[in-house]
Amino acid sequence: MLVEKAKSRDAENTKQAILDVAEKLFSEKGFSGVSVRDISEASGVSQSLIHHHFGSKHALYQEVKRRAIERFWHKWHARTSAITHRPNIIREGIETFYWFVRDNQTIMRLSCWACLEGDTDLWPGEKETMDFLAQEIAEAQREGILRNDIDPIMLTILIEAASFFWWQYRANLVKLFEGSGRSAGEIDCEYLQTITKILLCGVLTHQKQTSGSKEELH
Amino acid sequence: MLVEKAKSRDAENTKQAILDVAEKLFSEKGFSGVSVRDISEASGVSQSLIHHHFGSKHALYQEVKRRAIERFWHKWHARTSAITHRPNIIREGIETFYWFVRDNQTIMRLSCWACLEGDTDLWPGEKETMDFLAQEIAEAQREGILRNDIDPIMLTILIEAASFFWWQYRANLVKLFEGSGRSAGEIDCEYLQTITKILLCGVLTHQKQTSGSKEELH
DNA sequence: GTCTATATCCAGATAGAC
DNA sequence: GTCTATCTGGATATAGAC
Repeated sequence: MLVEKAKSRDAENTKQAILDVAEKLFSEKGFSGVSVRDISEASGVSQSLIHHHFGSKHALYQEVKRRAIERFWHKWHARTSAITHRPNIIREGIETFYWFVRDNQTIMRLSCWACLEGDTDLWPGEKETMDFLAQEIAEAQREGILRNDIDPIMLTILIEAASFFWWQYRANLVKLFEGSGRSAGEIDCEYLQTITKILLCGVLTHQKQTSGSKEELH
Repeated sequence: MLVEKAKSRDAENTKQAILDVAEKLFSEKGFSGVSVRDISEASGVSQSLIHHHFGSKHALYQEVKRRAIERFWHKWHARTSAITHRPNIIREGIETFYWFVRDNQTIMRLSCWACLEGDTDLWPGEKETMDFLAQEIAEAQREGILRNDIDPIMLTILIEAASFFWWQYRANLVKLFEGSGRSAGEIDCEYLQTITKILLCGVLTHQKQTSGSKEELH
């Protein structure tokens, strides 16, 4: 049998190399900010080979996003499996989500670009990611640990919002604490503690709350 | 004296027309997604005149952002002046911010693109916008209405996060409620009610909280 | 102050050799 | 499967007439 020249005539390898580089660049500069030439030069693969494998720049972009979401979902699933259960599900959910977002900036940025670009139809793993927390919350409500006049999905969104927003605008936000002598890392932790405290207990003083209350506030 | 040909030889008018069109397009597609030719065609002003007035595409972009932030700050200042004061500052602050973000999508998108593009040095009015709410919160803490173990700026960031995130990802988020028979507008209102409830009172049942408590949670 | 014409470069995509 | 060479259009920016 013939031995392959072993140069790099490995289509799958080449495709993955292209995808890795494309993911990095698209995440940094968005779709319009990156040219196929950029990807070609950064990956050492010729332009035409990129077109050969993916058809067009747009199709490559879609594949980058698809793959990233898939990886995200797998990582999230693995991480959340380790969460111990009630009664601390909320605290752990917030912490897990918060650090997970920090550790997955690439896909967070991809998702943000995609949102601005009007891409709303994708995210096969997005719903599942949300549902995992939402189901745990619903269970905690049934057990009476959490007030049951709150939609679990709404609460999940708020947790996601608190984490996403911080890491998205972190460079700007830490500037608001200039002069306080705290490092950015310390502020990260303090923000997490604060949102946990507020989500769990609220901000009002003298708050007396009954389980499953249905009274309107004020 | 000579009468101007009145054609459109009004530099200031022309510049504003260019800025208006550029703001709309940059907000929709981001810096790299818009060409000077696009702006030229949409505004009816020749490409070279755009360069004449602003020097470069990048300088035009900067001016668009500068002007938008300035307008945002003036509008926010006008709107918040109407806020009645304690004890409902948090509730009103959240509602004001929430609807304000909805009504200013253009600048929200500009700010989001700018963030992704790594633009962190601008935003002359941003700090002031935050500080307004933070100062009211601090005052409410002094009056004993709000627990005083929370940094006012942190709370302001969380309020901002809850609003920004919703309007930023709204098209995706409403899909999570498909099948519930609620319209998008109803979900908008319900989300606002939910975050208000949570921020004010927290999510735990059986919560007994003392004013200015310094106990650690769990 | 505003235009037309154009220079120069780079984009995405394809042809065809190996 | 991968490359070099190239097509065609569009990008930013400038020159110079009016």
